[in-house]
Amino acid sequence: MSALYVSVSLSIPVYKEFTYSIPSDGTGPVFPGTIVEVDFHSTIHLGCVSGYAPAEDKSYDIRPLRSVLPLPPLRPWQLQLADRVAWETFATIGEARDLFIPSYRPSWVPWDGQKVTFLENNPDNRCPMQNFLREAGIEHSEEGINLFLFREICHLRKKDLTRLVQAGSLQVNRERWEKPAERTEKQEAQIFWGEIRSFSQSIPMIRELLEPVIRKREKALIVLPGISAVDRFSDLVSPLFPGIRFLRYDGRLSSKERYFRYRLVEGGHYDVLVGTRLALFLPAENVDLHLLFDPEELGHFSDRNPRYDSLHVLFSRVQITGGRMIILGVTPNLWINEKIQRGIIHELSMKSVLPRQTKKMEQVTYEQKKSSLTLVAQKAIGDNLARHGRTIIWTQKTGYSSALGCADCGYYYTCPQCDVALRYHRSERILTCPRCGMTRVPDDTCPRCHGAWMRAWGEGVERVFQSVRRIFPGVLVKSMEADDVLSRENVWTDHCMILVGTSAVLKEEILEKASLLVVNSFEEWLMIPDFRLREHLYQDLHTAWSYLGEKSEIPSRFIVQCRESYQQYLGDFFKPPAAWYGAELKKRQTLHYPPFTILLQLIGKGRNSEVRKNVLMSIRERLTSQDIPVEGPFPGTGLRKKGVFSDELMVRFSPLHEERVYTILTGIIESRIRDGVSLAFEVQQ
DNA sequence: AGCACGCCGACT
DNA sequence: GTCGGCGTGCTC
Repeated sequence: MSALYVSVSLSIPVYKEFTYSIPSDGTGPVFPGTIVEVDFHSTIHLGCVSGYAPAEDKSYDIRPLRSVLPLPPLRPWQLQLADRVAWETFATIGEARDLFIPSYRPSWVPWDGQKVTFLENNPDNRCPMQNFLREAGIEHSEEGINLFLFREICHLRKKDLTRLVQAGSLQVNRERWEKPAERTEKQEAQIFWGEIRSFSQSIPMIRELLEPVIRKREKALIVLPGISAVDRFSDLVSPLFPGIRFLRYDGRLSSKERYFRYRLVEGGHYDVLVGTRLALFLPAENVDLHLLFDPEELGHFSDRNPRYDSLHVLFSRVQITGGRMIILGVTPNLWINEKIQRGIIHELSMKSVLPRQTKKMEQVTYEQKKSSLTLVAQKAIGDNLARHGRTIIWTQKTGYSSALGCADCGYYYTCPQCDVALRYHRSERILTCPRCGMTRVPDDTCPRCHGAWMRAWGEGVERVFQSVRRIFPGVLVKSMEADDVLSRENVWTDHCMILVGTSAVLKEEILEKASLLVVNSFEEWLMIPDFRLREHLYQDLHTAWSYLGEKSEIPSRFIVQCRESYQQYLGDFFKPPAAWYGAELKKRQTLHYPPFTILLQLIGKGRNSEVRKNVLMSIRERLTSQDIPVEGPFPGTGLRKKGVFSDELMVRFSPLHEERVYTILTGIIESRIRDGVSLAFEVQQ
């Protein structure tokens, strides 16, 4: 029965597992999911056991496991979920499993891995500790509680513990993990979409959702897009449920505190788990309600290693574990809508759902733009100012204008690497490439015809900002470009009345206090060559529409400035989600775009372009021979290029073939670093 | 990813 | 003479 060898996954960018032997001196039971410490290339790594391995391959010396850690082993649902995360993100299995493994300090080992139970005979010593436990919301049970947890809660020192054990008040036993039994019955997953208008207004809805869960003494997991949302949630929701154990989990916790809460979750000592995307990987079993807020927020997307996002992970998770999942947001995205249309996601019906809004969109069209703001918009801003209302002007581009060109010959600056027009920033008098970030100083005269007059084309935030200041002298106008966390909270302080900005201004905190939104040049959005653009624009418009004026006394207005010839497209964007997405999905289907096809960009980075192309071409050849269609590489087409030292392939496949493509592709590349070329994946689904 | 091994330039 | 730069390759 006792196998000698196990294969272990490690969190390294190599698509392979490594074989280790089980030491003969009995380390404790080892089975799939067990967390082990291994020697690897002269360093120590944490790994996760995948299973027993045959030992016939002796082409290298197999090293023994260094130790079996006293961590709870990953459960089958976690291993399964890790696989799906890996398939979706093209990370290695080890990297995906690493999300579930807490960072662990060897100094915890002497305390960990043991269980404490009270003995009957010495009641005196029990009282203070039982008070501590009661305060922490832990009931004493027959099985005992983890010693690491116990020590942290009761502030025990080693000396005190030995004394208590010797006095016979406590009993300490080894924590034993058993190989989990195969699950037979599978619980059904139910997934819902619910529309909210703003976070603070969704509180009655959250209350209605949580109440029955808490009454049934079931557990809830709430995933929010960032730490500020976690704090807001805690402030507003936990007072509604006194006596209920809310457990916060996010990146601000120290590693010890994280492990402490990991153990609390593992022992089931909580009612409502509230956290950022990191909380998705905690060992929370038997969760009845999974709640996810604002799926489009950036905080849900991981920017490194397994580049997962909360929505997909939670979706996969409930399909494995079962339970209810509720997605709450302002506007459903295309992915959610497609699932609604297929009946996989249902629309939430509740008592506390808010009635649809009655805001109206006003169109202003023009043939040729003479000024940034049309007369209608100018008048609206003036009226709004008169009523002490705040105005937001939403512009598509950063910088002063989209391009700097010659009025005589029409020459304009482009990026030599990326083939796109450089953006002109007038205050700094520099040109930047919006794609690769390259900067240069413009010439005094046109480089082609030496004409003296350069003209700025299109409108960026900076240009709109200046013309607004000219039109409304004496009014404080601010501009905002990137996601500036500092200014986000206090944008409206110091009597600022007009804000000009890119999509960075479309935040709940900013929009709710304004009463007029002017969308600058609607047609400029339609020029961007990105298949997801229409979806993003639709979402941005509706999110803005929803937040606008929610905390303003004055009735709000929403004005879209649009060139007359593009007006026909405008109306579509103000249709309700079901109608708009229906048409958009048809388009996507005929063009073989997500969600009907998964698009995988395989990006090769390396200094040597010869080697880089060879690596990509050989991958392409081998994929094609397995009937997986590949496009590219794109050496010259500036549009797809990411930088000077990279090329890429585009792979398209059906969502049904996710696992197959993962297996084949990772089998081909083996490691994400080959011959000095590093490979990266970007998945759009 | 780390880390070793290895091959070239600037120093006690 | 050596120390250390990082380019290349491998990890059970």
